Amino acid sequence: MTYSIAQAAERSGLSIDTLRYYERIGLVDPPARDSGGRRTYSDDDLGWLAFLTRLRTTGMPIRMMREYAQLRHRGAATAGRRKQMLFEHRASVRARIAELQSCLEVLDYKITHYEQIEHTFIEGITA
Amino acid sequence: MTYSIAQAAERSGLSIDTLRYYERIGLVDPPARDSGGRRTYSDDDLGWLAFLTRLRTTGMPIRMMREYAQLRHRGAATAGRRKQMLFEHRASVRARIAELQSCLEVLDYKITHYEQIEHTFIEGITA
DNA sequence: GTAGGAGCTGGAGTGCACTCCAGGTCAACC
DNA sequence: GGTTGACCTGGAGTGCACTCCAGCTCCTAC
Repeated sequence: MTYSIAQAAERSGLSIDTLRYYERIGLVDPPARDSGGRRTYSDDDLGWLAFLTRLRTTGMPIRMMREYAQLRHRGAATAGRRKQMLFEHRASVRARIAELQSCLEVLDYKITHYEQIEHTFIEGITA
Repeated sequence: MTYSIAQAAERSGLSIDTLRYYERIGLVDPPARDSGGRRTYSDDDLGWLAFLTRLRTTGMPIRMMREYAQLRHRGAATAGRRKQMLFEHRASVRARIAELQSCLEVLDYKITHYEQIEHTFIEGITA
């Protein structure tokens, strides 16, 4: 099964421009081309794009994704290095989640605080 | 208690340049000045900065923080609007956490996958 | 055979959030 | 009274990750 760039964009959630941009900067291998010179993405290509978007969602910078892509390109010998990268990245994602959760507590507190103000305000009116 | 810009930077975790930048764009009110024209931050100023950095950490864009700052400036009458903003923002932070957690699962899976490759590799060598 | 639509290229432009700089002031210490 | 160091201003520059554009080529459908 192959996909046009528009289909690849739709399935990956990236824009057509972003797909070409990722190719330019070496994040994805140049896909095959049809007889007219148009890109045809394979299922493998889409799988890689799906993984990339996960890394992106978790805040991995492009230069690190590129490093990962280059290691991947060099084959099984680099599996250890890649695993190490994911391992470290996972730790940073966990830290990020913890950070967000701690901020959530502050938000909860603030929102509660506003509710108290509202109650006071209403009491002030009805009193 | 008042603080120089360097002290405010240290306590807020923002850079001196960022403090001045935030002031320029209306995120923070211009602090008091000493006799020499230097900024002197109050505890209240630092409290607001601490809250701002929470909002920033949770990914609130500056234009939204500015909107919040402007509402805050207009006093108690805008408390409802502000609470609503925080409420919506909290929802987006929760969604973001959920998104990260779902990506974590993918990372876990990938890392496990690499561990399997390593085991296979070792077996391949020792076999 | 031509009009329309998808895709192509190289390169320029955008938005965000800072970050840096030159050239100056001011207070304090030696 | 001169040097040092912190701070001041307005404005320019940076890095990231796209996003847009002009001008072109193909294929398809009428």
